[in-house]
Amino acid sequence: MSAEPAPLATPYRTHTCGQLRVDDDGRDAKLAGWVHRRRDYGKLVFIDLRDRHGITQVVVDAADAPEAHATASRVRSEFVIVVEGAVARRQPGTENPKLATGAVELQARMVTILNEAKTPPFYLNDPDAPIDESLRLRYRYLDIRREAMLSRLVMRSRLVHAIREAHHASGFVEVETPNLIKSTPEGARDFIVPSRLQPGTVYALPQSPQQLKQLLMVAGVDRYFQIARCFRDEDMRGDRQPEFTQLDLEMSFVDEAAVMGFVEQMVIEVSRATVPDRPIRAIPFPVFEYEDAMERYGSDKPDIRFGMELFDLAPALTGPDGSPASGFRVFDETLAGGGRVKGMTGPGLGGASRREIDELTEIAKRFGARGLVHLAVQPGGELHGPIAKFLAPETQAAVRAAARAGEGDLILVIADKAETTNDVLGRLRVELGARLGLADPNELAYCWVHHFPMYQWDAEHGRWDATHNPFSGVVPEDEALLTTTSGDLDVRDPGDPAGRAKAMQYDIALNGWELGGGSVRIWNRDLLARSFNLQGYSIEQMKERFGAILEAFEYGAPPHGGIALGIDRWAALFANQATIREVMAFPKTQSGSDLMLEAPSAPEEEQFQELGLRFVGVPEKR
RNA sequence: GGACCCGUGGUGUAGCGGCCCAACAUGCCAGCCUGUCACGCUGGAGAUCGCCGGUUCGAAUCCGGUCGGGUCCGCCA
Repeated sequence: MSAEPAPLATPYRTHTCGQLRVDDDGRDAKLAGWVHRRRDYGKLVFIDLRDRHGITQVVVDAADAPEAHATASRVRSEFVIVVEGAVARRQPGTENPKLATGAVELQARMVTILNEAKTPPFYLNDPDAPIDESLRLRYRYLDIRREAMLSRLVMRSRLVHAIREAHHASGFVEVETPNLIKSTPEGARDFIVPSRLQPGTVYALPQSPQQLKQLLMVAGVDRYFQIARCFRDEDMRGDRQPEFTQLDLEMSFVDEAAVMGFVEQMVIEVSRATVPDRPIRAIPFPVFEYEDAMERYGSDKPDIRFGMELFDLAPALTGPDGSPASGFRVFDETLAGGGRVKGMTGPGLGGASRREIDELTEIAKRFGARGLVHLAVQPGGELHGPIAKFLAPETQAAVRAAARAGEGDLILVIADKAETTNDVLGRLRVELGARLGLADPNELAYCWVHHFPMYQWDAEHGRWDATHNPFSGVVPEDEALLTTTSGDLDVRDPGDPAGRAKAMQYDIALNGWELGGGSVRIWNRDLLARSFNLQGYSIEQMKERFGAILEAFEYGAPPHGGIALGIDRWAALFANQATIREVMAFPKTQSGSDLMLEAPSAPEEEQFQELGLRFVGVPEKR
């Protein structure tokens, strides 16, 4: 770790507990901190004194300092004390190589108890002790005293610092945007804040500063960034909290390549500054067309630390006349019906037990597949499995070739609708990759996925839904596709040309997690209006919801684009933690509670009255 | 909205129908100890098994409900 500047001396201390070295032998020092551990020998007491910088051993000898010794005998774990004494090189053979300060000790002349402490509800001094997470959350201020937790917060601080440095170095302006804004119809459910001054109206907390940053582009800020707190009232996951932090940025006069180029360089700088020991797998970052990512990895956030790519089995299962002729009805009917039959090869899994296969099948079904076909490659190349008997020897050979499977491998096959097939195989790939330990946990494998479809058909409402953000731009060559078959944007159907349009939309993935996403925006007002119309918003609705930005676009909007990266996820990945809670100081539980503050809580009656609100009960289940 | 897992002294676990008013480790308290660093040794206190109800002669143990925590699906960029 790089050398940190020593805090200024204060009346309480001359050094930190991580500072003293052999060079300080003979010097007087005063240390303050928490009692990490105490070892009491009667006439001799050792105290490991801890602050966030480290641990220093204090020796209190009854013969040298009787008063200090009396105090030291009273001291207990987590007491806050000040120790004054002389720094001394430890006796030969008693150095502790596990401590940075282990060559020296502080020989106490005076020990002062600043504050006593109750026995903590869990161990603060044993890094390996498992602790119930709800207990940690309830006493988070104690949890953060632990080295593992504290070091993650320090790492996160370095991450944010590096982000700021990289942006300032590239001419970005950090601008704060408000947290009390207007509800917008994009994506997630809003948190609502009732207005006291205008009873009956509400603010919404921002799901992201999306519109505001685009307005900053119209304002001519040119390059904007912000470490922005965002709020979404949706259900929790290990990688989702109701409030979270994004690196939000936007640039003017850019195309896709310009944004991706800056972000890539920034991400590399930030990674090297924050976690210098972790190698970046590939520079430049691999760039996948959305279609290719889905085809090869079954995911729009592929973990490219390992192969095990998906393959198409249609050619192997199709006869010379081009019609499905595998001999296995499910395959043939799926292909004839326009579905996909694809597979994945599990290296060395040919001997997988019935139970393991059942587990994989269970996963496949949970994600919507009707079933999972498995074929083990036998010595000699014959395929073994429940459906192997339907496949002719030459079909088996073709399947084996497509799978690039050898003896002892296991071929897993899904036959279903295209999306289901890719999705399920993609999830199985991740699962198998984890089980087989295929991914190097130290590696940082960034990649880009771009050119997502502009829209997805929303059958329920009869409209085209923006795949990502309603302001994403269309790639220039697809601009003509932003229309319907009839040409009337109010008469939409799933066969419209709009369904084929690709967006200037890019996601950045890290080790199989979506780190962030962004787009070059639609900055031309007419195109924006067309796009909104396809999404089923009338002129009135557009003005109601996007009035400010639509109006702003009439005053000269520059071409612009940007991206938002999830800082919590980034930090969690840097810390190799499975949940973002581990890199947040005070996270909430899955049900949205803060166990320490006991939020949320019932409001005061007076607060309700001022706002003109009354609680009328929990809404009926629909 | 749904599925699944967990809930036993301060902490982490064991026990999973009577042998348990509950075991082990650690922590805590007291005593002894001048070179430890997860110090050691001796002794002690500490839980009625998340909560409510049911089954049973008998429940930590089985069933139902409920509360809290977690994982996942839906949802969410």
